Amino acid sequence: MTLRLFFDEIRSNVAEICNKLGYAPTDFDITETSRPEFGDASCNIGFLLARSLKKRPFDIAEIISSEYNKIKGKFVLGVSAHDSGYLNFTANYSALAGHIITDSINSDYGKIDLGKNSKIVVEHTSVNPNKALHVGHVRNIIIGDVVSRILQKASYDVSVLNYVDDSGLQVADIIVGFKYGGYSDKPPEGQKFDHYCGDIVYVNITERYENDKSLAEKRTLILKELEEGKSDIAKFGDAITRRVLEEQLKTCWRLGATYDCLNFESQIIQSNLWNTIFEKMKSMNIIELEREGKNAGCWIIKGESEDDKVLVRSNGVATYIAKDIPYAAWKLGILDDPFFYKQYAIQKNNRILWETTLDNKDAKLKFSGERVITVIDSRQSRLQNIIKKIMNDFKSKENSYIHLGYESVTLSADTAKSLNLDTGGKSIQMSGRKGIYVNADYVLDILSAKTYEEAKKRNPDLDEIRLLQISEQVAIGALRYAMIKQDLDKLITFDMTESLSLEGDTGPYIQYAYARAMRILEKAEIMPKFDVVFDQLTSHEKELIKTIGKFDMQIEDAAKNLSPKTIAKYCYKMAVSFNAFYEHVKVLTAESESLKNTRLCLVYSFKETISKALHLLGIEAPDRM
RNA sequence: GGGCCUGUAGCUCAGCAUGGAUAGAGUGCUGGACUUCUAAUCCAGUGGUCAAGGGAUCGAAGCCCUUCGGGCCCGCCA
Repeated sequence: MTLRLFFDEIRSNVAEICNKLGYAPTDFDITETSRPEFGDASCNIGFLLARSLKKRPFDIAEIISSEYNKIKGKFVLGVSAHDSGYLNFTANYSALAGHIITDSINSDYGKIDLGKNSKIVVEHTSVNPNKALHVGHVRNIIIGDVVSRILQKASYDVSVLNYVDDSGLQVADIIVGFKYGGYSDKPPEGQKFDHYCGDIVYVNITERYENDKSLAEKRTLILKELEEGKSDIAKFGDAITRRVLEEQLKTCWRLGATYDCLNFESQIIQSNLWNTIFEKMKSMNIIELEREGKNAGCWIIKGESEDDKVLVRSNGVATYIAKDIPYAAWKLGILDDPFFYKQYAIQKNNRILWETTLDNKDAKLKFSGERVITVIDSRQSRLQNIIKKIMNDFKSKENSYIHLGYESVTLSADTAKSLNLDTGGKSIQMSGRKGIYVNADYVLDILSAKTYEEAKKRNPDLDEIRLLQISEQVAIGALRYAMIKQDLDKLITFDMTESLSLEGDTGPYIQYAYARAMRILEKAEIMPKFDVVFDQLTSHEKELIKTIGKFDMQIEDAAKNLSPKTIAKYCYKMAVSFNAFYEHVKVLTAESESLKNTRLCLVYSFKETISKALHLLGIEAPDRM
């Protein structure tokens, strides 16, 4: 068990005392203290009862404190009332530490049973397969990946989906480029195909539409063929998007993200799910046929506080948002599944990646869930809200469809300048179409190169392969952490120079703490013995134990609130606690063998826990760096 | 015009859901600590009318209202 033991014990004892004293039951909190001099936990019961008992919070705290001192309990060392009105508790670390330390070395330490093994779907990435991933996409991938890891740890049965919009306008653009724009479908030597499609073909063909109307007309025709899916153009489009997708996935995998299934939009269109959904919406009166006004003849969904939204045009053709509805319904398992599944790849972590097919010789599997989380940036909020409303009607349940939105990533003025854009000192929105972006692979390469130099300087004895491995891990740690540490509703202004910083509140800082711990364990040359009594602990050791003991509570918080940042903050807190311990408490040169063993237990427990926490962030920590 | 988000230290951000103790980090700047388990570290100092105003409360950075600043979205495009 964990620090929960301590909190739970206090909670039940305080409740019991209140009951004994005849106080009305209250919803009091047991929280961590705001400062160490107040002890380890505090209770606000004094404030809550002050009015009804007509007493000062302090007096109430004092009464409870004196009662509490009679029973004490296993994990509480001291209780006291503070002038402010709080009831404060000090933990009995020699009792707690043993539980926390021995538990922390179990492989499922931190696991909680929030999900009770229920099926949940997380969709993320879903980048149009006509370009390479840029840093904006990276935020989406990392948020989705981390959320799915957290949910898994919270005992949800998670399916991760990546939606491939292989029949949209953006794909049509590059097909125009290949078929009518004179671009070869072979990239120049040394350039990844996704980079070539995005950086050269897409950007240039979009620019050429301005002066070449016939080219722009071709695009409409090609879009139609892609949607119909039978022609040679459609087959060519399929081949191209699959080549781009393959390259995009390499970047995703490099970042440490993995998936369960790829869903192709073209197949959703061909499966005719739309008709089923359309009829269902009609019969449930979710949509209506507009008789008059600007939308006359269209099937619309009524806006509550916003304008009505057209789902089917007056010519009978469904709009863009309509394409998303069958997919959303499929994710929730509302429809009979028309798809079959075949293996696309086996990923690094041995997780099989499946893809949808319409070939009934392939396997039947299930990737839908009771709840669905769709990770898309908040510019899509309006459309996502419409889908959410429809899905909740279908399910007749709130919150079965969740749009996990986040603010986008913009480029700093300096970084924009490096792309030859003068923004007048302001940051700028990225745009694939206009070529305003920084590719993810590029950022990783630069970061990795810088880290390589650092690692080599510090570890002259390590060989080339090891150094490359370390620099790749640190580069990914730096980027992932930077994308996850702030709240989802904060805009990230990406600056190339700033992203190279490896100090302070960064991924590498945390990885470094792990490497330090590993070095101590390596040099100790013995496995610590865990059947020891943890007494005479210094404040740094207590702090470290306390932080280790909070892991499962942090996971609960993160899973309930779908807040990946919570785990990032926790990892940072762990590293800070360990670094303070490292600087102030000697392990290998401890005064006695038993003290050395006790401290080794702590170091071991730390490295076990931080690696599990970092794993939730998808960050690997090197043994040396 | 309507909708969503946001405003806390020079800069980047925690804290806000669930109000309560002297508002915290990182970075920057100033100084200090490597013959020591890796200084990608640690320690100290510096730095705040919590955008502004009002309200409810014993008590507000947090809740309610108003105003102001910033970002994004609002097509029978995708």
